[in-house]
Formats: sequence, structure tokens, C-alpha cells
Amino acid sequence: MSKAFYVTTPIYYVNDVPHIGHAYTTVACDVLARYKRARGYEVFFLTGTDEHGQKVEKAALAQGETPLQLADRVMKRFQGLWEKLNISNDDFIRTTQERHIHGVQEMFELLQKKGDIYLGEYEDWYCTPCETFWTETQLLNGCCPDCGRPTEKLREASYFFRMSKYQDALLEYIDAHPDFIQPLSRRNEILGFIKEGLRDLSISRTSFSWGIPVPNDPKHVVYVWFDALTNYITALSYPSNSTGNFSKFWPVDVHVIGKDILRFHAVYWPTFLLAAGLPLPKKVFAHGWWTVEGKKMSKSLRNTVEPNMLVDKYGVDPIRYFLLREVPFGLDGDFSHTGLIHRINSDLANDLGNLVSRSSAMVNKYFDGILPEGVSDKEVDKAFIAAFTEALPVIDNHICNLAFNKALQSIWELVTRANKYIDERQPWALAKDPALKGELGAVLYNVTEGIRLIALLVAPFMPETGRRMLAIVGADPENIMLEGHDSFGELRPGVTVEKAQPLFPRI
RNA sequence: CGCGGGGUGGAGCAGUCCGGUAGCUCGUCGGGCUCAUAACCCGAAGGUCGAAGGUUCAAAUCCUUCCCCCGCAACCA
Repeated sequence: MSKAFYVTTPIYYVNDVPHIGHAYTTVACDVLARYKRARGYEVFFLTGTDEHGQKVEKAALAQGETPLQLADRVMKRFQGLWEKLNISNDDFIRTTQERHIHGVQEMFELLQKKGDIYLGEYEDWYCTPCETFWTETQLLNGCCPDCGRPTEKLREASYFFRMSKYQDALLEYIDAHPDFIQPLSRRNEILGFIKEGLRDLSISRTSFSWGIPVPNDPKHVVYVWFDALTNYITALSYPSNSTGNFSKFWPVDVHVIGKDILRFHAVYWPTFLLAAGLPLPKKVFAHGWWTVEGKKMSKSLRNTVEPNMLVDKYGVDPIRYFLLREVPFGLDGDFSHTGLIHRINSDLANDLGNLVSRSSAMVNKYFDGILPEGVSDKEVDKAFIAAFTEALPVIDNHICNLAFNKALQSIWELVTRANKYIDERQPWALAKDPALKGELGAVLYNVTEGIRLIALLVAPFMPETGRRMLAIVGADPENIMLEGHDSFGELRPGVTVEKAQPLFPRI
């Protein structure tokens, strides 16, 4: 029986078009998914779109289309971007799909039967012209932040979820699972929030209609988070187990999210699950935000970074690499073109690309491109090989902890190590003495085999590059499994090593 | 007392939770090599870790006070 691994992105709201932040989350999940697959896990990697709500309803109206037409349009942009970024998601859920609607309604009814959902009254500031409720903090001088007109306090009937009832159970869970909320600073934040006391949560609205109807009371639609969060299980066919996915993949291994939606994932969602009697997520990881050229990214500044353009300009793999290398996952970082170009030139072209160029060139120059035997028990050689053996568990640990930048750092230590090894052994000097042909062969074998292992490690981050590297060293570019293929010395002497064109041209 | 993030060699950052030789990348300077995408390898200079006080055998790290910088309508990872 194979090991299962379930990872999710948030579902992205179709009121917005994809930008660098969406790409960031999704690429991170993709790397995790690809790595776990390479380690022999059966992976379910889910992403999708959140398509309901008042904002979508209004935006659609303003553009003279139905909400679903709008959702269709924007959803395709997300899917298109994921294709372009080489995202290997196993499913794509839309909250307008029947499977989701059905699951949400079932969950709603279940909690209602248990007495955890009750009908009450919701009170907030209402802007009549805009037909919109605002919370106290959203108001601008007591007026509607949209139109600037005065608001009034208004009540509407609403279903409430007894979140308060699960406060203690949630605290206990967080306490018993130190890794549940990450990074640690976020965990403390959430603990603080819960300890201030959880209030019951309004989970339905009557002021708009673009949403999932509340069972047996269609005046109400299910409000945002109850609808959206449930996607993580409706995609597994909840409440049925018809696909076998629910029992196989739930509870999820990690929900990867942006720090802004942590509360919903670390408080609301777990309490819903507690009420439904379902296991809680093993981990919720909130990553940081990107600023752009030192400034906060926002629509009004019109400085949002458009990922499609970046990919066209720099290539998929460099972008994927940059996003995960530049900043520790969990902290904020800055996106700048000079920073990106710098990474590409220095890490990708100079270190990695040049390593592959110089190595493959030498195998061609000294051995006509046929990989020589690799037997040598000199200390330098053994030390070089040992570096790989030692690095593998370290890298594994970093990736499993979503410390992508550290993982890449460790992988690059191997790249540097290989460049250094070449200088230590000076193959060009060995080549001058025919008696040292065997030693020369061993050195080039070791370097080439090192590149094979680096290729496998790099592949989850940069799938195209990984494949190209494998092809260059004469390995099967389609076999990117690490498990069972990560010991030094697997590459067979006699295979053809091609003289590589530069992997990454300098910019 | 609004909230949050931050102040570590020239630049950008890690380290701070769990005190114990201050680390990484880039830049600069010097050297080596010539297989390679003017790439690679080695070495050096450069920091009283925002300030003050406290705890301690020992503090960038813990405690207290203070100063400075950035962000804070909505949208949004």
C-alpha cells in the first residue's frame, strides 16, 4: 500500500485576475507535490476557484454578464496560468460545481441536525444604495467605503454556526499538535485570537443570491467561508467516499495559504470539521507576501506583477526558482527585476548551467561523449561522493518543512561542491598524461553522476531543467523518481553524454 | 499607550522561539585555473548585531525602557 499525500492551495477568488501571489502559492504546492511523488507517495494536489459571493455578482452585473459567465472567463485564466507554470495539480475544483454544492449542503444539514447551526439575526452597517453590509472597521467615517454615502445599522436573518462551542476543543488540538499552524509566530497569533473568545459565526446571507442555497430555506445563501473552505473535502467527493479519495487523503497533509487567510483556515475551518466529526488538517502553513520593487502590491498602484509576462520574458523555470529561492517561505519578500536577473545569472547560468556545460564538454572532449568507468578510491573522490549522501536527508527535511529556500540552498551547495571538485581534480591536467586516463574517467564519471542527482533534486522546482539535465547525462529524462534512484553510482558507464548547450543564457 | 513588520560588515538577508567562537548571497580587493555561458576555485578586508539598563559565568538571542524606518480604505497569495 503506497503512502498518500494531500496538499492544497486556497481556491482563488474569481473577482481578481491571477498575479504573482497566486503563482507563488501554487508553485510552492507544486514543488511539494512533485517532490513527494518522486519520493514514492501517491499525491493528491488540489487547486481551484472560489466563484460565489456578492462581489462576483456585482462585477458580473456591471459587465453585463451572468456571474457564471464571469467565473468561467476568469477561471480559465487561472487554469491557463497553471498550465504555463507547469503546475501538476491532480484536480481543479470550482465552487459552482455540482459535487461541491452538494457537499456543502450536506455539511450544512449535518451541522444543523446536530444543533450547531441555528437561525438568528445578523446586525451590521448597511449601505442601502449599494445593498451591502459593512463591518464597523470597514466604514470610512461612518460611511460606505464604496460610495461614500451614510450607512445605517440593520439586521437581517442569518444562520449562525456555534463556533464558540468548539473553542476549547480547538485549543486542545493546537496544543497537542505543535506543528499544526506554521510558522510559529502565526501559531501564537492564532492562539491569542482564540483566547480572546470565539463568537458564533454568521454563515448565511439574504442580501444577495449568488451562492449556494441554504437547504430548505432558499432565501439564504451560504456565506463565503463555509462555502469556500469546504472545497477541501468536496473535492475528495465528501460526503461520499465513492472515489475512495476521502478515506485515502483526508485529513490533508498541508493547506498552503497566504498569511491573510490564516484565521479562516486555523480557526473557522477546524471548528467546522470538529462539528462535523471529521479529523482536522495535519498542517496549515501561512506564507508571506511579496512587495514589488520595494512597494506594497496593489491594484491602485497598478504594480501587480503579471506572471504570464514574466514567464514569457524569463522562462518558467527561472521564475519558479526565483519565487522559492529568494525568500524564506513564511516571511515577506520583495520581487524586483534586478533581483530576478541577478539570481538567473549567478545561480542558474554561472553555477548550475556552467557546471553542466563544462562537465559535458570534457566528457566529449576526452571521451568522445561516452561516459567512462568511475572507479577511484582517493580521498578527494570519496569526500565528493559523501557530500551527496549527506545532503539528501537534509534536503528532504527542508522540503517536508516547506523550507524551500533552505532546500535550494542545500542543493546549490552540491552544485558549488561539484564545481569545486572539478577544480580540485583538474581533469584538463589529468588529460595530458595518458597513464592517468583511468583517473580522469573516474573524475568525469563522478561529476556526471553528481549532475544526475542534482537534476533529480532540481526537478521538482524546475521540471524542464531537470529533464534537460537528465537527458544530457544520458539518463532517462522521463524517470524523475528519487526514491530508489538517489544513491550515487547508478548512472551506467557507456551511455552517451551530449555536449550541452547553455541551460540558462546569461541576461 | 492603535495594529503589524523591521533596524546584524557597502547592499540584501539568515541566526533571536531552545542564550555559548557572528553566518550566507552579492559587491570590493588580491590570487589561482584555462574544461566551461568573461563562467569556475581559493584568500582577504569590512560588523561595539538601533540605544540604554537589567538577568547570567556567558546575550544579536531572555527581561525593561526608549529611538528610528516601513505599511495599514478596498481588492488580494
